[in-house]
Amino acid sequence: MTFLRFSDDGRRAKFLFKLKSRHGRTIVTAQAFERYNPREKEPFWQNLWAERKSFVVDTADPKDPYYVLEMFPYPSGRIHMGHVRNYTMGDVVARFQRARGKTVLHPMGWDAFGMPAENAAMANNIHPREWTYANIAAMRTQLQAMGFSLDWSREFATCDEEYYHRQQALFLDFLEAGLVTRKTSKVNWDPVDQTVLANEQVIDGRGWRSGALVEQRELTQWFLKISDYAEELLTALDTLEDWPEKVRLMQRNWIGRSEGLKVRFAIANGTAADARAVEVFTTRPDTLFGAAFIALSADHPLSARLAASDPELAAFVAECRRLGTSAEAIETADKKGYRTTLEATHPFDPERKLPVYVANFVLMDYGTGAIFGCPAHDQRDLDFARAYDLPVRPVVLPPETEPAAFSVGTEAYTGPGTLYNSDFLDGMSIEDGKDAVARALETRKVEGKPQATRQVNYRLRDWGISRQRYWGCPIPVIHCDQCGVVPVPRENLPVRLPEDVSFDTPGNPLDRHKGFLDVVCPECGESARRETDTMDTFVDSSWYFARFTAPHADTPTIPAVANAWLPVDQYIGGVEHAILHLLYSRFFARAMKATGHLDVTEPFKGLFTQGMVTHETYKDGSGNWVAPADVVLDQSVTDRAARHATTGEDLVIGSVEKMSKSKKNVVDPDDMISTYGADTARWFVLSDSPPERDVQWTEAGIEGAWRYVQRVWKLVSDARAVLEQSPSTVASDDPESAAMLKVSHRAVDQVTGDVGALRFNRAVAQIYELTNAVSRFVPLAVEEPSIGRQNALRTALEHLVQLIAPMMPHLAESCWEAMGHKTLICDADWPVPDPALLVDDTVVLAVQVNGKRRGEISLPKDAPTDQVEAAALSLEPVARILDGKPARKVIVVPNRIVNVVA
RNA sequence: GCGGGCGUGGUGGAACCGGUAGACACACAAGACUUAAAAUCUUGAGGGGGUAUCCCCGUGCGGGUUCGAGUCCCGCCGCCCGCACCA
Repeated sequence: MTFLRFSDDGRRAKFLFKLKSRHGRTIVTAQAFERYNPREKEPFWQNLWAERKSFVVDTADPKDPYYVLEMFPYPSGRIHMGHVRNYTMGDVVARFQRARGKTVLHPMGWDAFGMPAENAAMANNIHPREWTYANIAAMRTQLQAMGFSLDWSREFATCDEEYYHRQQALFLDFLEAGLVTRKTSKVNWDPVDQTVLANEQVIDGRGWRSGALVEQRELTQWFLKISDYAEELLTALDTLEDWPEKVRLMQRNWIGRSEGLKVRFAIANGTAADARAVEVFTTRPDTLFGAAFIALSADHPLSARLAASDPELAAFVAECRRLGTSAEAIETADKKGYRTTLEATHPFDPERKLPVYVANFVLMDYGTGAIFGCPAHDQRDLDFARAYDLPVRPVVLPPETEPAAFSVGTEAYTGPGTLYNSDFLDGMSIEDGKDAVARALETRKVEGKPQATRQVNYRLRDWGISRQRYWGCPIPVIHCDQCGVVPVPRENLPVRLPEDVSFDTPGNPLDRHKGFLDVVCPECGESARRETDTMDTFVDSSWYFARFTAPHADTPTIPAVANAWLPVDQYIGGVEHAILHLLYSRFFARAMKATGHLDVTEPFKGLFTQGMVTHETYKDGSGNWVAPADVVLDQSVTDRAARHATTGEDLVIGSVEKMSKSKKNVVDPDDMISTYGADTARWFVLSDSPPERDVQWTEAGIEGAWRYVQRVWKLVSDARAVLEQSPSTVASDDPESAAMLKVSHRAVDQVTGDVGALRFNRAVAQIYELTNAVSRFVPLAVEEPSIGRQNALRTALEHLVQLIAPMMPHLAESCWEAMGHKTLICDADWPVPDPALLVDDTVVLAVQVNGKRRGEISLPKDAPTDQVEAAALSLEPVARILDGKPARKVIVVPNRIVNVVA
């Protein structure tokens, strides 16, 4: 790309400009056209907005409140294109709602705890706090240069003591309210680094840094009881009408409500007391007669008991554990099982024995950690049965199929049908079969307990918030040998993170920090040990939106203020947060309501999920990620190759992925902003791509945006002479100005609708059309002025500048000022279109013959059908095709289309 | 593997509730202006054929419903996101 940098002394380039009339004459105007210089104007307006506190809001006095929020960033140190896109969209909404008379709350903060700071500490020997706050300072400067209408007086970082202090207070309230629990769960343990690994840090079963084989460990950890709210979180999704349907669907599936049956199978040859029965959960009890095996999770207590005396099984269990803890890794692994010596008895046929396997695809966290396999009607079970040569007995007959003609090959049948091969269930529907099995079994007993219980099961698990890391919010409890787990008394909050820590030894620095660890038990006064787990950073981001309403209160919220502003009217962020962050926040709102901090149940009324900014990835010979800035692309017709810009090394071009720091495929917007200015960058990211769709990053087009900025400025300059003379209100006095006004009002109408619905790319296209119309009109109004034309020009230009104002606020202020306004456009009211100018009196209808377009007719709006028909049939191409024969049918869609069926 | 989404010219995309496919922009080409370049302005363009206002094909692929399908249904293919310790 070419660089159009302004000279550093800030001198403006001056150009003579010329206007060409419609008649081909060239006029050189007396005025010199000054190019718009964002380097000078953008800081000027930003300073003025700051001085006037234009975007500072008094939350105590909410008049027509509107809360716009974009997902706050992790302070990586540099903003990237995803941020620019996200925050520009939010800013357009904020400025638009402000212009429409709302009191807009639009804050910004930092999701500042988390692993990267610790990784930086280890790599560069810098304290996480220092690293984080330096990053925040750098990113704040970058964001401020974008000219967002943010209320910076509300800024906070989640690692601010003031913030995590209140989070600890919330935790204690949740603890008291019974929303917190402790239980064991599995983690990925790196034996060399002596640390717990995140799933993304486990690569092919090895630790990313040490390369050591990852082990699984059971740790006692803190959990928030989100599963208590599973039903409520599910049903309330129906009330979230301003959320994308896909996000609601994803959450619905994630919560995963299923109605089924818990069935106890007697173990025929079980000897020990705990091995005489096994419970499975199934949503398909109707297929019980098709059961071929029982499979236990490797983590099932029974598996552990059997493994104790079976070294081969112990080895298999160990192998399963090496898969790590992520569901993805477990479910994509080859299906494997180990046949134990146990056999289960079929509930309806004591003679039938089902082999009991331990299988790597059964999850302990879901249901009972054991399943019965029905190969004919479940694909995974079928794959397993084929691999281990187990019988496949179909029990559901598809509709209108002869039993003899139906068999299951490599594909399980999961569709509807009638039960057969199933004894007393034969002939029943699937639904009736489920019920019949439940009724038959729930009164029987196996080993003293009912053989079956109907159960509603959720996939949603409790939320484990313990992290064995330094850079997070300390969990405010104390462990005492006498008193057990004791909450830190509120007057002792916050539990501060100690400053003097080092990362040169593996493990969590808090675990070896004497001053942090050693405490006196608040209950008995004996010496005790402080909890060293810190909270998951998802906790930090689950209530920040509430904190913004009273960012400096000494309680987590000021309920009256929070209730006046929440729920957030428009929340904007990436789809990648569709499930976890949004679900946790929904839970938090309920938990905060239960503990008196809020009185709303849903945190986000409107949700908009923007698409991700993606980019190709590049890797060098040793497998290291390489940033696009260091890549030179060689493009030939047939091939694309990449080289390292400095070393010249050949690089491998990888897949297109979401921009992320870990894969280095980020593009820094700084160059773009310093070259073209914030407005150009803002306009550019709003143009073209629909905001909800992913975009593959390219700089192609940025110059077009830049030219547009100059073009608008030039239009205003060209028109200035005319504007100075124009009176405020005079009706149009000729067809051209009437048409101009019509186009202008129509654009206002369309853009208002599009911006309100966050369809920014469509709004931009509308604005371009208005601009094109104004460009054609200016020479006319300048050369052959009339009062009507001058008025039309002023109206159209003011509309244009107001429509671009939320998107390019600096340019808009400059134009507004140039047009003679003494007030700021950011304080101006949004224009309202004149309804009389929005209707057409004639319409153009397309005429089709047999669905193929053959011409068009122009008629008065709402012309009667017979008149439309007559006009269509008399059209030359139509008459020609009909060739004298009568039309079989004529379909008229009023004001749109006529279809003649020949 | 499971769940969700997307696929339209050279490119980004538009097309409302099933009703003129390609608005708007980028890139490109030609022309005007200029000593020249930049900037600006004008014009052109989905593909194929025809010397004009004409015809055929065309929204990832294969079927279907309909007077009419980019849009709805069924089956594929490709890409992207999430999968609970990345944020």
